[in-house]
Amino acid sequence: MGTDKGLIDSLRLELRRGTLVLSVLSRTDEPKYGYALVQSLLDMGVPIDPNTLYPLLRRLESQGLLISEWETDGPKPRKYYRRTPFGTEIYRELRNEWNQMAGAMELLMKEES
Amino acid sequence: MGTDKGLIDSLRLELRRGTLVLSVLSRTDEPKYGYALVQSLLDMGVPIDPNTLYPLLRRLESQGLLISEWETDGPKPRKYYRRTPFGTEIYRELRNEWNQMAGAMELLMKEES
DNA sequence: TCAATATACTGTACGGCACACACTATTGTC
DNA sequence: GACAATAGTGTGTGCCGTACAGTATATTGA
Repeated sequence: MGTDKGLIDSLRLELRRGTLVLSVLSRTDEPKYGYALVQSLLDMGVPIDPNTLYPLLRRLESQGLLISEWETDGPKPRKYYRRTPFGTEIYRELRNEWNQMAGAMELLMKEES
Repeated sequence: MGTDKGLIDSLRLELRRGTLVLSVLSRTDEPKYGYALVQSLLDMGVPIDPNTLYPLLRRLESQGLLISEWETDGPKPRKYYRRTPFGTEIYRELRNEWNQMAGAMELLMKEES
């Protein structure tokens, strides 16, 4: 069915919402620059387009969860991002939320009605 | 911090997106009426307001994933929902998507960087 | 008997994020 | 020199969970 693919894509997109915040916060315990995050997340099974990541990084910084710092020593200037203490607090709470949700989903899909 | 709670609520809401579709599809292998779904999902750890569920049921029906049927025998008319074959197909694919995503999130949160 | 709550549902508007598009600039590779 | 990769900024849109407004009847408790 022609609409099959489109519907799955749309639903997959909805599932992704929120998880990217968790993904990024989990990777920024240590400072990392944008493009390295793209690679790092790809390696961990979370593909993300730079066009999606950079706006997300800026939003998380504006929300006080990340802090950034330019490094211009190398051949290319890079913006490094690191979790703030507030970001770590939020990350831990969000991880709890995710674990509860994932547990419930696990249960739901195990026993169909 | 005052914005803490609001931010968590907002992020939790984003995590929920998409998962409610999966939840409902997992519960409608057998016909169920709206309000019973509210109870059923609550029992499984997925609290959902009727104001959220009823619009979702109608949307899933309009997308061809569910089919409904009025039952007016009892003291109260009830609208029963059941997955269509297409809905079952989409449910299985979405479950795969979820499992992949959950696996990646598991990995991400296990080894912090 | 009446008020409040629960049950069961319809209709509709809004906020926010992942995505997508447009763009700049430099480095690295062939 | 052309093209892809690297590294980033700016901005608008679609869609879903939520919330608000509403109807109607059954059940419960005073």
